[in-house]
Amino acid sequence: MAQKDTAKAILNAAEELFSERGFAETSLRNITTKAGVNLAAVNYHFGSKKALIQAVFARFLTPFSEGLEQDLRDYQQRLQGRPPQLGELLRLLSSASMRSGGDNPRRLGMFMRLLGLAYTQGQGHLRKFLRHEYGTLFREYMALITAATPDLSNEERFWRIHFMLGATVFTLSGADALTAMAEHDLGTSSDIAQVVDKLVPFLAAGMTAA
Amino acid sequence: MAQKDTAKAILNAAEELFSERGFAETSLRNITTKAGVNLAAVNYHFGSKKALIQAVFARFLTPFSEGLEQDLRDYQQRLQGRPPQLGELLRLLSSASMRSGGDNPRRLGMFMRLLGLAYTQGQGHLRKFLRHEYGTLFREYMALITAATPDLSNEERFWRIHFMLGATVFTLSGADALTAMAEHDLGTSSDIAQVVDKLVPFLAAGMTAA
DNA sequence: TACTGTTTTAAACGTATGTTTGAAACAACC
DNA sequence: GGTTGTTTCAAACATACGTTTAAAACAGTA
Repeated sequence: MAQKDTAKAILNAAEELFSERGFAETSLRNITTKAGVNLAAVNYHFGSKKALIQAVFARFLTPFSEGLEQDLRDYQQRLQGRPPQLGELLRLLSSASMRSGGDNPRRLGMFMRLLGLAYTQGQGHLRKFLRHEYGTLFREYMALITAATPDLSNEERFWRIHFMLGATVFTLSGADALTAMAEHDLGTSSDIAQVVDKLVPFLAAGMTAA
Repeated sequence: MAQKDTAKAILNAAEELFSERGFAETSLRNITTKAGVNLAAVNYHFGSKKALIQAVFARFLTPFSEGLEQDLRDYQQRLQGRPPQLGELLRLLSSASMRSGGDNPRRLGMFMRLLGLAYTQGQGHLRKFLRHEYGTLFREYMALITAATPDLSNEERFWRIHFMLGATVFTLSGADALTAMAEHDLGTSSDIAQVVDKLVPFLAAGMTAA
């Protein structure tokens, strides 16, 4: 019960509840009850609900982006000036994502759901926060994607990138529900890593379509 | 100002506001103010906020599903027992979607945003309502997709269908923001029909990847 | 032990929400 | 023109929310 335990408990509860119900539908009372702390603790430790939402994103995204940055540097070094391969870029992203879930494999799905919410739900403050905090890495990655798909026009590439993004966010954000459905309908059980393994060839094929 | 004008004005306002901000973030006061009607009119005409949400979906989905049902019947007749083609099935879906927007081309994007919200945001009542109301048509369409992709294992098909769904919902739901971004970054302007035209080959290629 | 700064607590604050009410306004029909 | 059923309206209701407050509990130090 050191100082940081309360904040961490709040972040854990908020992450889970936000990803289940969305931001507006999750009250601070829901969060603090689940975390087993006092209601006022959120405003004491984070300042406001908005700041808590941003903190939830930062806790996931900061290790992720640091890991990805390192991977991109290594990859570019390995390339020695050769053009990057689309499939390899996607696998880089995928492995960085899997790693930043920590020990909890459900974490990536939860986070993807949050990411989807950030874009569909209002939360203009969140989009600004994300762009400001992680925009540089995003642009670097996009430059590599561009180098890996020289045959595409800028317009075609722009749209296909968003098709990929959509397939990824949507599928991974519904991953636990979908794996449950797959298990029920098909009798096959799979974890999120296997889903990503199926996703990458799909994206690569779509991206390089005629 | 006949009897149905109030209900219609409420539906129009609700559809737009819900798709902009989400369900929980849109208050009945927002809706009635925008619609220029009295606050109590929502509960008088629809019974509750939940019922209003369902009515918004039904107004779009019912004509859409009736149109698609007809198209599927026609298509199967045209096939004369031959196996369906994936690309044609996707185009059927796309044209039924474009048609049910009525005269307003922004309508499809708005509705896709609502559909995304229905899955990401809580709204368990909505998912049940949708499954109960439109589940049969969904299963029929899936059977055709299966016939069009005989080489895929059930598991592979299951996941790729959701990859397609994700790319579609995500992209079309963000269509106006994305077209604005494309116009700003690339100088190219495009409407939602052109986006769908780019989407279909992407999906077909991903679906039939090795 | 007494003093300091930090953290937790219960209670309250002001505001906004979905819903209900009962009267007023309206339309249609005999 | 009076009557009936439907629709609108302003006002109020109860409830839930995010936030603030001031006191209590705690931890570390001298």
